[in-house]
Amino acid sequence: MRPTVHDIAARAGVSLATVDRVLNNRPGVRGVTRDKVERAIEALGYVRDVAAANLAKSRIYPLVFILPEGDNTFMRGLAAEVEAAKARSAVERTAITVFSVPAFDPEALAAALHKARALDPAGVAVVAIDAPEVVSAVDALREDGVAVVTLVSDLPGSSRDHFAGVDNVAAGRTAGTLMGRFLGGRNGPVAIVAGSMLVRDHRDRLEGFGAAMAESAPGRRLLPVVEGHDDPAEVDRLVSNLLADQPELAGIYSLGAGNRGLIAALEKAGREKAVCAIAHELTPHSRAALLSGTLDALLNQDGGHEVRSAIRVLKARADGLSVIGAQERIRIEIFLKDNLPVDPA
Amino acid sequence: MRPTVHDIAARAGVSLATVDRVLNNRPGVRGVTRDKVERAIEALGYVRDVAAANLAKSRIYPLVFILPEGDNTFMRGLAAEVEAAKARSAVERTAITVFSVPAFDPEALAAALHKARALDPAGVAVVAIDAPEVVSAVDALREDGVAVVTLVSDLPGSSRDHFAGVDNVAAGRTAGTLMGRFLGGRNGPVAIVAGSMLVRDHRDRLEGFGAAMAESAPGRRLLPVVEGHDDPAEVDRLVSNLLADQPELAGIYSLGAGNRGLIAALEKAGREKAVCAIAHELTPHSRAALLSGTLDALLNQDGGHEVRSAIRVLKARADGLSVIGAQERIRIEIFLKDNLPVDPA
DNA sequence: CTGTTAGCGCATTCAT
DNA sequence: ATGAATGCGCTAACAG
Repeated sequence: MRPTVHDIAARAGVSLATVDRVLNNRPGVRGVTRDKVERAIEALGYVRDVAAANLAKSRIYPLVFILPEGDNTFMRGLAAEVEAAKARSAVERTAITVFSVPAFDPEALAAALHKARALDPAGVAVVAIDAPEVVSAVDALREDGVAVVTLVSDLPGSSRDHFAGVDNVAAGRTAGTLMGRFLGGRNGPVAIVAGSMLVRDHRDRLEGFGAAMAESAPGRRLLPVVEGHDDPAEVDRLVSNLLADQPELAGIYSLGAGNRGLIAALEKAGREKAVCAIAHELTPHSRAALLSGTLDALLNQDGGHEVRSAIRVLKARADGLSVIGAQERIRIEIFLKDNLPVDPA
Repeated sequence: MRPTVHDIAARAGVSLATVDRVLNNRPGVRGVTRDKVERAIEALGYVRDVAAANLAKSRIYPLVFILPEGDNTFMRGLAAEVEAAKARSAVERTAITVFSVPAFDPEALAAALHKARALDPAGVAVVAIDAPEVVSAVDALREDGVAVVTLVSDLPGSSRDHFAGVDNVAAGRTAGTLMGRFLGGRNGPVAIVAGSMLVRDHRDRLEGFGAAMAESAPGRRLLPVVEGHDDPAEVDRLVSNLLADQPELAGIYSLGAGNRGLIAALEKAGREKAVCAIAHELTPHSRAALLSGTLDALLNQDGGHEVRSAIRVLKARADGLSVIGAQERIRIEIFLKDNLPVDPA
């Protein structure tokens, strides 16, 4: 049987309350007494039963999620995952509030972070935008003792506790290597479509892609990056122009969202086989395009995993605990038509 | 505040004990009483607090893991993950026993399953071998009310509750598509090295690989499968012979373990760049070979995830509960040198 | 058949 | 500075 607070109390010759004070290092215990208790804890190899502790505390974790608006399918999926987590609130002892903010708008995001702060939550998860006002809003939360996790897009300059997302430089590099090897005999340049250079994850992917292409397909010409703001219609327009201007186009890397526009443009032009296309995020559209062959490969981050991980980390940090590292590492997934997960994502 | 058993008792006008009987559908409650209670549960939208229930029960879950012996790195990693889970036993309320059995030995495995049965555990996780005596040993456990999860290699003919592993036909197919696209201008045949056709996962991978190669590289010659029994030395020997016999060899797919042998043979022959090599399972050796370019791609299943998933499912089944489906689906991971996880696997 | 009571391991008043 | 008592939500003896 594993030791309990009673065992410690008995061994140290003190009461439960004193043991509790030491365990949660609360004030009001003499040094000698504290020592006695700590020795008992050590000797018995005590580990606190978190479930029982939470039960006694009737602990609930008020959490705030801040997500971008817009009809970007990945972000909508992420929002759905947060709703799913909300549905599990009772059993997970969480109370989740969601704030939606305009995409790519640093001021709005900073304002939302301050609004979150007013709620005095245990933790905040936020899809970050790399801007000074956002950094200071995050730092303000941290100074209030609120745990902060960045989601999908990181904020390296800030004091956030954790980033629940993928290494986007590595993701871009992966796309670059795949592109280089898949191009095969095709000649012609490769195009890059981004969402916005304002978010860290897109900048990182671009950097990685360029580096890997230089290695796996040296001398291959890369066209200047175009920004589609993760908007399907805008991406459609941009890619259609690209296809018209570049009859020799060999490949296209879409490192942001707006896959529907990319796919539509390729298929309208009848160039879906001729152009090697690599994109990000598994959605019903991108899945179908992968199966039909319009897309050649898809990189993905599991939004559900990211949300669940963010919650685990937030709860743990709120309690001052550590977490299983390996379980919180978000993988860069590569999907071909053959290894798609069974469920629609 | 969410409703508790007290609320139900009050609303239904019965005692706590009766509520408990209904909740855990234990006998000894009149139909009308049961109805009253059930209506109250429904009306209040009650959901049981599992943590509190486990606390009250002082529930622990005696679990048995049955793993193959041998110095197969993947299996050793799996064993390490089980040890890690054992270290978390206190907080996860599990009591894990591990049985090691000779690899590829159906009788030994069946015997171990019967030995496990004698321990009357709540659940058993087993790396299965596809043989009749194993099927009936598993079925016997299930009839005793013991939850059974197959790990890594499935046992489709049995009554196991769940398979914690990947779709190996799809894994083989993924390897086939990758091989077809990576071969590029190379001519010559492609070789296949298996562990043993006795285990289901190897048979499945072979099937998938053949199918995908026929699509992505039609007409490409496949050499007859050789079996290396997941033994590095034997694989080294087999592959060295293969390389000597086939000076034009374009690719090699290793669908079992024994990567060290594969890598050594390729490098000894100086053919590591000329031959496109795809293998399974991320280990320190395969990771290094991927980074050096000896291996071109690696398929992986996350052993840690599989073990943790098996435990979650076993506990849930032991309690007659369901699980979050998406969280228990094991992905077929594709690794290139660029998207390797940071930690050594 | 149904109800009472006493914990599970811990946190938290309120006394002393 | 320390201790006794009570309760978190649930289960399990034991009574009726």
